Amino acid sequence: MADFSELRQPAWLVAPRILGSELIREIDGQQLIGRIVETEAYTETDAASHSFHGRTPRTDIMFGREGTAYVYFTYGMHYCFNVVTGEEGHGDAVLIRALEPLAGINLMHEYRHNIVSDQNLTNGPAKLCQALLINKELNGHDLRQAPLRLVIKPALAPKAIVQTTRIGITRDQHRLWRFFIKDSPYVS
DNA sequence: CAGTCGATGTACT
DNA sequence: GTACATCGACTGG
Repeated sequence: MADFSELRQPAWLVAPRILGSELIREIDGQQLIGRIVETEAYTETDAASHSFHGRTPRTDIMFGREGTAYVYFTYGMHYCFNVVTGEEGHGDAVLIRALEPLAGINLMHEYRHNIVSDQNLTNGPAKLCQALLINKELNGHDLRQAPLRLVIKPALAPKAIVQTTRIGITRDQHRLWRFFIKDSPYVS
């Protein structure tokens, strides 16, 4: 059983912690693997977070058990994937914004309709969902199990991590809750 | 290059 | 109605 105890803390601590960890998607016996290179933290006291307005049918998953997937649909056509963190009852999640493709790259290209280069395959929250076939069916999925697993790797050195403001939000812009691996060519 | 903008489901005012 | 944790096509320089 995977040890997800480190996810049982606030999103802003987990977000930098899971940089370098791997996401494994299994489809028809094939594995698509990506290394997490960019994340953002969201929590319930944060006006930019879906959980800010409390527990609703949509955000219920965010308040649930750590290590489950929160997948939401946005802009009429895109999905975004988050890892739920924190104690149960806390609306915390980490948005996965970019991956470095490690395995199953040919399939990722296929799911992305062969329109982009390796660099643009998974460097954005909606792009990586397309590449790994992540959609609302995986909302609430336990990331300890197939067909979508999170494999937590040792923490990276702080000096390898860059911290900035989050992308695409208009509220609570002062928080420095976007984290990415310095020098990675695969960040968004 | 950079800047603008259409697509289009869902939650919320 | 309006905004939205986005992307990619299109424009002009």
